[in-house]
Amino acid sequence: MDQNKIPQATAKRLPLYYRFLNNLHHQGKLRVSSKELSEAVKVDSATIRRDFSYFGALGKKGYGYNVEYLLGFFRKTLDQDELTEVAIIGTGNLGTAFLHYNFMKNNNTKIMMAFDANPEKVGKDIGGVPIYHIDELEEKINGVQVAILTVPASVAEGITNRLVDVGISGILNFTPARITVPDSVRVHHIDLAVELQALVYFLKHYPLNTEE
Amino acid sequence: MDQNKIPQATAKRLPLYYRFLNNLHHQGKLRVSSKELSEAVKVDSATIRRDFSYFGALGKKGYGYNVEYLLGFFRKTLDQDELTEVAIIGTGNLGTAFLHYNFMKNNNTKIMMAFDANPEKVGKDIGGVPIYHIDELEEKINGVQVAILTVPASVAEGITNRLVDVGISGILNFTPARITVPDSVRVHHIDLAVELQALVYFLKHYPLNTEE
DNA sequence: GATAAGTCGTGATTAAATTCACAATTATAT
DNA sequence: ATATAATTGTGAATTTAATCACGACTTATC
Repeated sequence: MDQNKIPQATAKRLPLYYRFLNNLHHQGKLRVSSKELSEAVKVDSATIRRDFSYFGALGKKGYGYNVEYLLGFFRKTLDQDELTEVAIIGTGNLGTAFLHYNFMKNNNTKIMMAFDANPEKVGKDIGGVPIYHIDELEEKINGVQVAILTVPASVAEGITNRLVDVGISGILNFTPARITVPDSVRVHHIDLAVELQALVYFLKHYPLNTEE
Repeated sequence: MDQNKIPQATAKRLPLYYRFLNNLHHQGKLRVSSKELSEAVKVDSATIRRDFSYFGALGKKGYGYNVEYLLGFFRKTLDQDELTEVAIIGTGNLGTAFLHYNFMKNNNTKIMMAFDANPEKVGKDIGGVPIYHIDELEEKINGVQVAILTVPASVAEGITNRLVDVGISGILNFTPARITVPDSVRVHHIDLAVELQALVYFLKHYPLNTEE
């Protein structure tokens, strides 16, 4: 709650580290070096050491990092034990993909409910998550802190306003609309079309080594 | 093909600018200032001016930017007229979401085909895109430059190797696996679980203004 | 033990991106 | 015409992130 000194770039990599440490732990590995981890997560080893160092001296010189210790440390740091409740708004293919994704494996987040405007979907549940009608948003969403917005762009702004009014803390916005929220709400945009176009642009303008 | 001087951060924002300029054009707007655009795309206005300036002096002082001119310029710059062929690997919910997304509206990319291991899906088509069996990958994928990888993590590495062998240029990887490719292939990772966890981490550790 | 090999943590450096701030120019109003 | 307001383009400053490079320490080997 106080670690405001951790760079944002580092914070974004933490969940990635956490997942790979989990993998290593399941594989029975006891120790890992920044070099090994670097190859697995595709992040420079000096960057990994720097990232870890913001949390203190977690490793041992000449040895590396103890997987179990590091994992336990990150579990605490990423608040793995404190649950964040999530709602999916819009159960099209993208929303449904989230519902099937088993987030609880590595995460401190739980998808509690989903909303949709289609009466045929309402009342059913997907992967154990109940689907309510979007009209019931205000009534049902109590306690949810994060919304994953997977609705058509045309209704994104209206639903965002309702989420804000109901006191949501964060929104993961998958719609192409750039939604407007008060400063008290954090929004991360993931724009699939932009990601694809950006990749294409890089391919055309930033040639890579062609010898293998 | 030669504009290697454009910062990567700028390149990533270009598709976003392009889409919003398109919106403005459809709304009949003739001019736009960096300030207006800033509010729409949520990027600082000085950053927008700086981004545009890499392409020369596109605006007029005291006036702003001519929407039609700017749009035409970006169309050329983003190679809107030169088509990049795309394949979807894995037609689960996420892959299907892409198939339904009408990329052709703003884009220079076309989804030509999809692959899946499930015989029930093979032979059908979704949104006009044919679905082939994954065993036919090598035979069918000719001419495709970009693959969108939406398969289970367990098969990600194997399929990646086949894509590399077949000469793919870019991969948009939605699996949690950090795939390994030769330097000649560009990979962008979009890791949905990491995005969600990072948002949660920011909410807990980087408090926002709570007064509205 | 003594020596060699491995690895961290970090000061210093470099690179990349953002933001400030203002002269120059254009548009608009009177 | 003239004055006022708007807005760009960019040099300079700042901020943020990545990388280099090495001393200090640990482990493994003989």
